[in-house]
Amino acid sequence: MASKWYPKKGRVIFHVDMNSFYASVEAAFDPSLKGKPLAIAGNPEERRGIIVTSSYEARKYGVKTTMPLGEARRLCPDLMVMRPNFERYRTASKEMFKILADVTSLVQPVSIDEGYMDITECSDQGSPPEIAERIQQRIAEELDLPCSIGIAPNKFLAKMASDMKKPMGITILRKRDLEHTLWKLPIEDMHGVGSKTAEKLRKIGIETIGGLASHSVIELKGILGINGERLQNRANGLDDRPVDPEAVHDFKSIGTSTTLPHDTTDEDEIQTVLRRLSNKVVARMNGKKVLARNVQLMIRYHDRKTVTRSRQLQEFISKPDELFQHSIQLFDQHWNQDPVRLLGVTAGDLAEKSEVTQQLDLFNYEQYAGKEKLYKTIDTLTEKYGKNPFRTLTNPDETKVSTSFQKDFLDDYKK
DNA sequence: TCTGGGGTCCTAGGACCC
DNA sequence: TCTGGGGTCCTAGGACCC
Repeated sequence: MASKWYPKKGRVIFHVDMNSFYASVEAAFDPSLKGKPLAIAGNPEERRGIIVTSSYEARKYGVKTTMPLGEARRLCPDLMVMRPNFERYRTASKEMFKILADVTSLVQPVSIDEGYMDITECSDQGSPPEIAERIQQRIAEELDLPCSIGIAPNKFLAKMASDMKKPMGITILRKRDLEHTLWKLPIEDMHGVGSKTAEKLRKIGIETIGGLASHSVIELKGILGINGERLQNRANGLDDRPVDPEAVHDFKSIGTSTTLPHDTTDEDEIQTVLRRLSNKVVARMNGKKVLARNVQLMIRYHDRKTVTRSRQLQEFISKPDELFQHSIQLFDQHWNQDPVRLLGVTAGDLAEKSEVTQQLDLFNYEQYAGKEKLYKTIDTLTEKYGKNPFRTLTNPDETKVSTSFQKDFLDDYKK
């Protein structure tokens, strides 16, 4: 039966963006900071002295994120500087998302201080601007924090809209507004266009988002690959990505890195740092109840040249020493003896602890089912999961399989 | 004044299999 | 007798975002 055409009901998407979040949280915590030029920055003694966030008062002086602290102080001699207090920011973030969750369960956090909401089905709570205003007021009254909200038919436009009025703005961006708002903006203002892409676009004569919107898609794909087409669609106000509240749960890697107080070639020192980083990563893996099957080591040298080296493992790992051993091996294999500025350890290819680890070997399965039936069952499960969940099983050299799939296997086998 | 730390996604080449 | 094409996995690096 031919599918009938129905007019597709437009979505209503919010992008809620906290204004200079860390600095605002500090000012909410200590109101005497209000109205003062404030910056959150790392410790310059440890070579971490860059601006993480600054208040609007500080921005007036030209203080910007990632600027070295020394430069910020020159621009703004009265600048007040605080170390980041992440626990505090996480707490404030949770409270903020609770307020959003009171409106709808369709909330997708994208970072500690911003998130998308799909309020298409919330018309019983008022018009979109009314809902936005209530959210903004609640966050201001209950948490003493400012935010901007973008209202649009999709994520991209909502994101661009929330950027248009700060602080404490509410901006509606409709398709019919694009020509007079979005398209006038310089190309580097577009979300997803960084300095490299902007440079490439300017080289082919594209200066504004409107220029991107009407450019030859063939040429865009030629210089930017698939991203060229995607950026052009966004520039034309097209973006069908759903607001996915679950997305926050399927993270793909957990890592930590640190700039050393001084460049070093001291292997004992390096070993100590890798041990500490491994411990930290595993602690966070435990917090999220995941195991890892990939380890990546990052080395940044004195000249800031950065290399990453990774290895895929045969088995999932879950212990600090396992992660440390792989890290130190990667280091020994790939270190070029130059002084090291930064080290990083990342655990990847994560899987939930509950779904992994119990050992059961291939021959066991063969005894259950016989070879023919075994492989047939694998095919069935491959279809079911979209990929072969028994990947390791089909290689006779590797005998570890996940417990959840064991259960599926046995269930299927009984049929 | 020299440039942090947490991530995601994409690309591209080589190995390997069918 | 040298030689196709598709697919997946692995690795390294780049770009981008907050």
